[in-house]
Amino acid sequence: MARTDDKRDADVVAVTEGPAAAAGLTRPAGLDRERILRAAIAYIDAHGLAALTMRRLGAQLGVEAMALYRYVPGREDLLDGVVDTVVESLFDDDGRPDDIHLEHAGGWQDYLVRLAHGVRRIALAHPAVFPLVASRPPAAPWVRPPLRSLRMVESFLASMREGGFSDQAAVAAYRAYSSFLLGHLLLEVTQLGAQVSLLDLPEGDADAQRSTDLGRYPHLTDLEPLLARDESAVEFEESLENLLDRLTRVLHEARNSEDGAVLDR
Amino acid sequence: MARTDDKRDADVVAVTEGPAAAAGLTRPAGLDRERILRAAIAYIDAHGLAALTMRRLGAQLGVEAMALYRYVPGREDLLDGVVDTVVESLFDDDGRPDDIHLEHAGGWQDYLVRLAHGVRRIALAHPAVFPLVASRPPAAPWVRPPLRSLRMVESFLASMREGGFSDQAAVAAYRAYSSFLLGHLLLEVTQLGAQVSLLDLPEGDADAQRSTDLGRYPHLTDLEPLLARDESAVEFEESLENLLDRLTRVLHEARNSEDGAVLDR
DNA sequence: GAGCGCCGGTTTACGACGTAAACCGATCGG
DNA sequence: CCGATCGGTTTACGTCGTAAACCGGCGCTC
Repeated sequence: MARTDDKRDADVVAVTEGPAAAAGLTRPAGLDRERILRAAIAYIDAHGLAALTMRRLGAQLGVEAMALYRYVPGREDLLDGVVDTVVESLFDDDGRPDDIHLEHAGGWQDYLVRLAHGVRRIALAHPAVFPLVASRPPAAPWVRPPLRSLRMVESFLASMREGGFSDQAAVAAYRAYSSFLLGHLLLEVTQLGAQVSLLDLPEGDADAQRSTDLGRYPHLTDLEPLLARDESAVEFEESLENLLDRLTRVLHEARNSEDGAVLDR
Repeated sequence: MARTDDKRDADVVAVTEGPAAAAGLTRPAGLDRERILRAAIAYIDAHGLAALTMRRLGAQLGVEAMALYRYVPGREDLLDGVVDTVVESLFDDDGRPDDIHLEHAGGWQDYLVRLAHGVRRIALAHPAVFPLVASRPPAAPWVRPPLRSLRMVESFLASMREGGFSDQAAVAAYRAYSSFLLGHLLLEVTQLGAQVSLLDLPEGDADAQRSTDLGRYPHLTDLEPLLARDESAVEFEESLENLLDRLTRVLHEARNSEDGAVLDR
């Protein structure tokens, strides 16, 4: 790893030295899970996820690495926290014009558009974190495609059902929608400066969270059997077909009217 | 050539003597970039990318870790090699029914379908490797969305142009197609057992490969200015709109005829 | 043959990493 | 006053990627 750590981390400075409560930039002390998570997000945004180490994060907060373990079980769980924080910001930080938590105010189409823009916003705000959003939620790993925020899935399903979709159709819609949304953003974020890679499944232990509070998500538990089915093959074929139709249409349009405006820009 | 070494076999084995020697599974010796890459792929498929370490890979081949550095500059470059190998297998390993390298035999639609299936095949065959396929190619990092195999991009562009697409339309088609394809597969692969994460950008050094042999890709170099433009925002809106149309259509169809077959299954 | 250089592999070493465990100075309830 | 508890530090272990030194044997050239 000698080559990758050539970061320009000169600014981190070890204010840790001695009783240097010289009111430096790094906070004096007073750790806090909240503060740690925020610092982690900031650090990832700034230097990429691979650059985030317990030691460096500690330094960033003017503290020794091991101090973090008082508030966070380990690196993996810290990342969990980071993802949750970022994704939940969709619902929390209000004041945004295109905010979500109006829920299904203007019909499901409107909701879907707002949701898409909201998710895209956080994706672009935290590109380096976003890939983790498309990972299996510990509490309901059977959701396909995987989406970290169950709150979001629940909200989605509620909207669709209320909009008149049957159970089947609602789930199919979830598949198509999330597949498009996450897929697109995953890619957009990738080209924005970070390489995606992947860790192997932690698995084996995660029994604690398994059947916890998903009672708060009635629609989700309700539709579990449908959501758990693996329809990616069909979905794939359908989307592909749809895309080809779209392309063909564009080609012909461009051929007839020579201005060629619709898709090409 | 079949002979590994003309010396007494016992001696050769004894050289690598150690705990693993008696196992017999580990190859005796005779390193080779080819062999290393294959072993790496196999290992990643079996244990996930995070589990692949130089030491372990060495052990797998019955050799000390440092021996690998004779054939591979480092871990990062090894991964590069892995990706390339996997993705190039699309063109090489013939005999497949839906193989690509017939190129544009049956028109561009047919080509696109075959390509999609081919890529999906390798994605499912090496889920743990696939995310790296959607990373920036060292030689042409400006391609958007990023796709590792320039050969594939080139082939794609050729097909579209030959199919009557204008330059603009061809690039737009590339965007829509790769965005759909990679996005979808990225997600499908994710739910297949591995967490996606991301490494930070190596950048800074990769000057060597920069302007190498992309003379072999005329279409690609030709369309560089178009390919380099960041149209993700428009693309995003268009796809979203298209998706909503699709959903609305499905909803209405299901409402009229009560069988509800098209999208829900 | 005798020497020698290269080639392919091993050994050793260093500075990161995550984290278990022991440690210590405050602060505080009895 | 006195232990206990809290917040943070120190020390330590095993693993990582890899630079550098090392070394046995094959094929050259004299």
